[in-house]
Amino acid sequence: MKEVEHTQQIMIQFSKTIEMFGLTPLEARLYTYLFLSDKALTLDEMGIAMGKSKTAMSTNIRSLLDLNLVTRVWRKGVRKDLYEANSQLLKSFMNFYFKKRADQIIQQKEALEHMKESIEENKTAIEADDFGKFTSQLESMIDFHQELENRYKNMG
Amino acid sequence: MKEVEHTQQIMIQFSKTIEMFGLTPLEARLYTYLFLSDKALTLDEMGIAMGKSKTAMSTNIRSLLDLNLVTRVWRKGVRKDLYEANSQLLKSFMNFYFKKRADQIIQQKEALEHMKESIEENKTAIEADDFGKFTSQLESMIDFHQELENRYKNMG
DNA sequence: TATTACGTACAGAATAAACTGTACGTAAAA
DNA sequence: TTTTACGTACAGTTTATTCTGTACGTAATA
Repeated sequence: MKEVEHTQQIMIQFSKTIEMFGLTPLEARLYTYLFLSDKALTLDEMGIAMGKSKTAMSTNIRSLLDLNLVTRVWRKGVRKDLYEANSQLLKSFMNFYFKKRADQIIQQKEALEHMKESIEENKTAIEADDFGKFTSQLESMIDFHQELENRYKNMG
Repeated sequence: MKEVEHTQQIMIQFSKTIEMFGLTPLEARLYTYLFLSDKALTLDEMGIAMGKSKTAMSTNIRSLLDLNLVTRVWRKGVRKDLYEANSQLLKSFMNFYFKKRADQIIQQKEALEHMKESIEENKTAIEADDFGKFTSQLESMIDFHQELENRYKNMG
């Protein structure tokens, strides 16, 4: 197996992993390519490597920047923008993925808890039995969120 | 707030959570609706509730069945297929999501480890320095997979 | 200051995903 | 056996996403 083939295989495999975290295929390939590269790259270089337009590079790099997976780099005498992948993989993905998920879970748990309270306030106005099963399902949902929250918090 | 509005709110919130696990919006709404319902439902009933065609229900229910989130139920004298949501939320999602992810991570870790070995075998044939940075990135990737694997295993 | 080169906004084209309605095989009911 | 009702395969349509090329504002160079 030649070096190029190795690189291609690594690109494919690692991109697959990264897609698991909600990146689009191109974002994933791009990030992987930057991560493997030992130097910061320009939009044009990436475009050639990915076989995509410069515009596509621009928008995809912006996504990666927003997720803090990529950093813009300055180098003396170079006019073009240069980008490199953040090297601390675990830390980066913790921040953009797991923390974000934990937050979202908490937020939704709170929304459901709020619903539960609101329902209990109005309880007297309605046949109690109609709500038996219903509120029990709501409680299951809240429990579920709580357990997810615990688990995501443990990931950090 | 009326009961119907409560139900709608819960549907919306819980569906959002479930979409986080890679279900499409319709799959998520459908699952939530089944979970809230106290009885098993037919394709027609779901179609009306979701405002979608029966065909759409059929394909989406099949997805949920494949993920073991939903069970087909038999009831005496009822000709139509009946479906209900599996009630143990955490268990269901562990099985279809976290376990599956852990497996995928392991698989990709192994692919990368295999690459690393293959590269080391051919090492002598190539300038050693060219590979310095490159293999170090590969090692980071493998470490990353290992840490993810540990974390996902801890979730169970 | 004038010119060149850069990144990106934007409109439209290509591609992919979701959804519908018809049509058909199959099993229950008559 | 004949008829009816069910779920789904499939083709085509609608909707959403991704991608490209042009055009423009802006900043570096001369």
